[in-house]
Amino acid sequence: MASPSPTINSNPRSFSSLPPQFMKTSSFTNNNNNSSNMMTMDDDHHQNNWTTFEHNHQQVGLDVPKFKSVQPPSLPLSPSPISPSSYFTSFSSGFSPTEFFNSPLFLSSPNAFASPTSEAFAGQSFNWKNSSGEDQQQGDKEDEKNYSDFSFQTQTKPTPVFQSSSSMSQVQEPIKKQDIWKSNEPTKQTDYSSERVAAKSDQYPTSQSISSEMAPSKPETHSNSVPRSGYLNYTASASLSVREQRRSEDGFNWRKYGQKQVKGSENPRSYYKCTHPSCSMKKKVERSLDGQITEIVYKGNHNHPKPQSTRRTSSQPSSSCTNSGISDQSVVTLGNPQMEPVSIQEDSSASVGEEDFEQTSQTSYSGGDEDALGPEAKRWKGDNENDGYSGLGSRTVREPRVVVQTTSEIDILDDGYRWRKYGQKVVKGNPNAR
DNA sequence: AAGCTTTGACCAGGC
DNA sequence: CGCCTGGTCAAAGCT
Ligand SMILES: [Zn+2]
Repeated sequence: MASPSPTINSNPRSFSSLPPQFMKTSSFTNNNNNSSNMMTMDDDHHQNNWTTFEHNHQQVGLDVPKFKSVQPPSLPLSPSPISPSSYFTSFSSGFSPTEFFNSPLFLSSPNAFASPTSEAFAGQSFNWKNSSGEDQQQGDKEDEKNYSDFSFQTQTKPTPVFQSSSSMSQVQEPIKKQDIWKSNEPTKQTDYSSERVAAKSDQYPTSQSISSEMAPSKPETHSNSVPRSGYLNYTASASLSVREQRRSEDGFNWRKYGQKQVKGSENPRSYYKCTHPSCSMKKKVERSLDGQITEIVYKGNHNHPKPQSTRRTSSQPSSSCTNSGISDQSVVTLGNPQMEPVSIQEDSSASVGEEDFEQTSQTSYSGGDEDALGPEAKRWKGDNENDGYSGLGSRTVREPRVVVQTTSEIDILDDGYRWRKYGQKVVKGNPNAR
C-alpha cells in the first residue's frame, strides 16, 4: 500500500491495511525482536472513556503536571501514616495484574487511597520508584524476593458477581481481587465463570500457577484478621528494579510500545507488549497523575510459560493466558489504590456492572486473538465496562463487585473463599451444567 | 552492545 | 467525507 512515509519501505502502517490482527501478530512475531516498539502518544484528545471509574481517587493529589512528577516517597518499607495503601502494596509487590485480582482489598478504608503508597501498587505493576509510577521504571534494582511471598497471601474475599451477558466480565472487588483466567473451551456459550486463579491452563500449567498463590495453601493470609494494614513490608517492592518490577507484575516481561492519553481523563495510558519472541500478549495500563494505576487491560495470550529467571519461581503465580482459541481482554481498573476491581471483558460488548459500579478499579480481559478475532482488532474495547455504569453518572465507590464473564465455560471462580457445591443442574441453552 | 523507554507521527475505526 | 479517538509504529535517546 501506499506508504506515505518515504523512509520506511513498507510502512507498518501500510501493513495495517491488513486485518489488525494479522498485523499485530505479524509484528509481534516477526518484528518483536528487531523492531523496536515505541510508543507514541497523542494527547490531543481527551474526553470520556471508561475513565469514569477512576476519577475519585485521582483527585487525591494531583498537583503534578504529569504523572511523572510524583514520586513515591516511601519506597522503603516504611508505611505511611496512612498505611491503607499498604495493602495495596502487598498486592503489587507481588504480582501481576492478573493476580491482583486476588489481592485483598480493603474496603474499609476508602480513604486510604489517598496515600502515596498507593503508588506502590502501581509500582508493582509498574514502577514505582520513580515517579511515575507507571511502568516506567527507571531505576532500581533490587530483588523481588519478598514480595512474591507476601503479596498474595493476603486474600480477603471478593464479592464476585457473575453475570452472564455477552462476553464480558468485570470484576470489582472491594476487598480483594481475583485472578481471572481464561481457558479456552470450545464452548461458545457465554457462561460466566470466575475463578481466582486459574488453574486451568491448557498449555502451560506451570506458568499458571497463580492459583498456588491464592490457593488455600497460603495460610498466612491475614485476611481474616485485620487487613494487612500492618504489613507494609510488602512495600519492599519499592526497591525493585524496573525489570524486576516488570516481572513482578505477572512474571512476564513487558516492553512499552506506546503511551497515550485518554480523552476524558488526564491519565496517560501506556501500552505494553510481551517481549517473548512470538508472543502477542499485550497490556494496556492507565495511571492517574498520582501514579496510581487506575486500569489495566490485558489483551491476548501468552504462548509461552512465564520466564522464570528470577529466583523464586515456584511460588509465583503466573497469569498467563493461554487461551488459544479464545481471546480475552482483561482490564484492571483501579479506582483507588485500595480497590482493585477487576473486570473481564471480551471484545464484544460488555455490559457489566449493571447494578452499581463504582469505579473502583476494574480488570478486564479481552482476548485479542488474532486468529479468532476477525473483527475488531484495533481497538481493544475495554470501555464497555464503563458503559454500563457510566450512564449512571455518579460513580462513587461503594461496593465493589466482581463480575466475571467469559465465553469459556470454565472461568475462574475463586475469590479466596471456599465454596461447596450443593447442587448441579443443566440449564437449557447452556451446555454447561450449573 | 543490547534492550527499553520516550515521543511524535501515522493509521484505522467509529461517528 | 471529515473529525475524533485509540492504537501502533519507529527513530532517537537513555540506561
Ligand atoms: Zn508472552
